[in-house]
Amino acid sequence: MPPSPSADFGPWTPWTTGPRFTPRSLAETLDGGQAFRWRRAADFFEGRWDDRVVRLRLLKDRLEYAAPTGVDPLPALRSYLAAEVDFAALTDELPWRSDPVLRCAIEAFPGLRLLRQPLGETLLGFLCSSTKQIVQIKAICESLAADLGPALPDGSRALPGWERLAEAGEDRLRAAKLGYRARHIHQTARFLAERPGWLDELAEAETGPARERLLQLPGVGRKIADCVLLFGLARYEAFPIDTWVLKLLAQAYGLPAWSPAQLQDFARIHFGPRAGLAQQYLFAAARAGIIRA
DNA sequence: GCACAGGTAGATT
DNA sequence: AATCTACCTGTG
Repeated sequence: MPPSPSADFGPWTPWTTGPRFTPRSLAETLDGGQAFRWRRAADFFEGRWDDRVVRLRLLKDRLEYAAPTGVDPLPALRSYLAAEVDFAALTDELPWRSDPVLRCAIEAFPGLRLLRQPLGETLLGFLCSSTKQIVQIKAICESLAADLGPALPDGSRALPGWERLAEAGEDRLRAAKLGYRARHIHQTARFLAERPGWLDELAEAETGPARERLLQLPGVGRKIADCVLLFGLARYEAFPIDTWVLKLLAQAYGLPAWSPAQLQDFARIHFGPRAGLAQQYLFAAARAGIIRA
């Protein structure tokens, strides 16, 4: 966890037109595994992305935000929370009427959203994620920021950019608790450092080609590619299949022994063009033990 | 001590 | 194309 340095934060500001959450769906959205740099304080969440430090809390089911003095975080916050996207409407387009498992998951997390995070940070976070628990991934991100990241207004540090990661040797990355992931990140950092604009071009590509390009990166397979597409590029058709979703599809949906490729087809056909949103509800419900997986 | 964790890549069958 | 296996390390 980041030490919460002595920062002067501005006053809490109500965001009256902001997204609606329940305590549970806010926690799940910010700290449920889409992003890895939120921490829970007594009665608020504190998160970091790009050069931002933002606090969020729920007061009578309305969102309030605060930021270091003199900073207006609202434009960045709107983008990060994809505030213009009507997730309730997208959720209603999912096949919950005919799918009791999905319906149960949706009812458990009303207000759940898909974040729109900076692309590079999303890639970095999920390159750290393989066979790690969320708390561990968060610890790795903190370690990377502490060792290599630029300072933020409150005295904490941002995640390092790819140029900085490319400069740092693989051994230095291993020191950040990365284990074998250090090699992947080192190689990906060098790949990206040699190709300025590569990530920007990726953002312009259609989802299929964008996925193919992500798969070129060392350490990026189908699951991580889909996480980057879903949480970094708002490609809601992307359906990451991790161990939770794999078990859930096998058990709750009665699809044991289906291959990942077959399950991808099932998800696309059954859940449709917003399959990634369904995945997030199901992932949340499975982890919470609401759906047996 | 040992299995397991939001996987991927390379080898083997 | 489906099935192993190594890869690091913290956690229970």
